[in-house]
Amino acid sequence: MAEKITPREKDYSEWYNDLVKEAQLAEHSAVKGCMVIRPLGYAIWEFMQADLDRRFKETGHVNAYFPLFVPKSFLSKEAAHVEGFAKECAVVTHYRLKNDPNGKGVIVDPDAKLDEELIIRPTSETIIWNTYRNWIQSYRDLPLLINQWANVVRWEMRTRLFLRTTEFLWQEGHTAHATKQEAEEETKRMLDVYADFAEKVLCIPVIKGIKTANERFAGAEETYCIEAMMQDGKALQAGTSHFLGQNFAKAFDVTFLDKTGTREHVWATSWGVSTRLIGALIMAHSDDDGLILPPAVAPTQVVVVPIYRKDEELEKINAVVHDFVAKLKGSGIRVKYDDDDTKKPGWKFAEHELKGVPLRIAIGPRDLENGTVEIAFRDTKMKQVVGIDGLAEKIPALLEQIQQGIYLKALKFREEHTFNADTWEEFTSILDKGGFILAHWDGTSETELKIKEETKATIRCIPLNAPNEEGKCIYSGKPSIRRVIFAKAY
RNA sequence: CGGGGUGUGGCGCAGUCCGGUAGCGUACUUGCAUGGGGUGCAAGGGGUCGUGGGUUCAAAUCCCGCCACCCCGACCA
Repeated sequence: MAEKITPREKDYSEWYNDLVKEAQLAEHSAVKGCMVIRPLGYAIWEFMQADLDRRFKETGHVNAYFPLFVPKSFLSKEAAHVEGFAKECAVVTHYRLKNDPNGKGVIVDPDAKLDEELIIRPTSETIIWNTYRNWIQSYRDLPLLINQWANVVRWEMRTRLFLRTTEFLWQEGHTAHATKQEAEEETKRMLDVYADFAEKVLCIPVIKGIKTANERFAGAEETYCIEAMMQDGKALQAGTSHFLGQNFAKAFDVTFLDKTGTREHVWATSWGVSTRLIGALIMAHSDDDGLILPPAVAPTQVVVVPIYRKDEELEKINAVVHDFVAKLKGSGIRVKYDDDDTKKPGWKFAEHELKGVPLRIAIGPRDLENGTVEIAFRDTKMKQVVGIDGLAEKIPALLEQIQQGIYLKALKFREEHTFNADTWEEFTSILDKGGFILAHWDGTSETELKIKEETKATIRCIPLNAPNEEGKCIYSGKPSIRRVIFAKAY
């Protein structure tokens, strides 16, 4: 049917590229590594934003906006931070163009060189902490709980639509606290917000955990993350929440007087999710016919397709459908009546499947006679003919059922592709098949790096819920107290 | 940065080896038929062949340079 999309079995990577393009989620732009997010892709992002924004506000945060540019000197104030980001920064050196004296368009005006270069933010810790210095004087100014919706630029060598683009959209929360404990609680609170959002809204089961030192955010003392499994068994980091300690407070001299009049450095967190989540959504659920969207983020949740030959038939269908659609809209459902006369029903069926509309309802002359409609579920491909009486009232429950079903399917997939490995042979043979591997690790960066070199697998996280268990490192044989999750990752 | 590939109507491609008036599919426009899984027939519009130079009577095609993008790898919250 959707022969435009390479089947997953044949080439998972090609399938993903084809799907993003054919479903019109995004496309490559004229700028290398940067994508154009098309209306369908952007609408999904808007639903994600709306839900996350509500959750941020419910947990006491407010939004603000900081500059796109960061003075170069700011970036180097925190040693680990600059080390981590320096290699992928876009730099603004001039502020003016002029006509080429040779008549070939415009050139950079050499007289317009900036005294200090500006970095296009790869993340905003530095500019934000420089600002916080002036906002924080007293313990009464804390906690400071701010989120920013923004774009950032990281000059990656290799890009993939949504998963890793040079410019991407995200939110970054930056909070300041009076105590270490409070900042640690905030870090975990936001991790929980992300995990709940991923599972309830995106239907993507995630594992909450802590990153190893190798994978830690540049400038963080501890990085918490949620890790998701894609349909090819590879891991995708879906969100991170960092406990930054006093690193940025010290780098930017952000201090406050506590109740006893003692000057202290404040404690920090930062946390973020990005348009990468759209990639996660696609790779977690979709199939060879196209996108499969959880109803919670589907721009169109229900589409109604009329089937008719003559105008009189269409009029009769219209009468029935208008009533039905009005009821759905009344209960807040995003429904579209696709009565476009220039497309055939078969074309529409394929199109709406490609675009991931969760529920499709077809109604034709046969249905008018019988008082029925055909209802088709995008996620399971199930179709059935049901009576139209009372159907509108049942739709919210059906959508909820789809939402649940998509989550459970993804959860089942993850469970079926998660294995314990106790020997190196087991470990490598499971890796070939793909999936998460729970294995013992001796806790050293050397071992982790060697495993990565030999197998390309990395430690995705040390799960928060990992039970204590005596064991021996899969690689070095040294003692270990719990299993960690290994996988190949995006 | 290494390896591979591609630049030709909106999109996808053929044509390049072997130089000779730019073609196919799709999309678009119009008409008629059709309509329960990407509809059929007919007509029509649309292209500086990535770019700069060279060879030639003649270049999408041959030669040299440049640019861009994609894929694989190294790299990467």
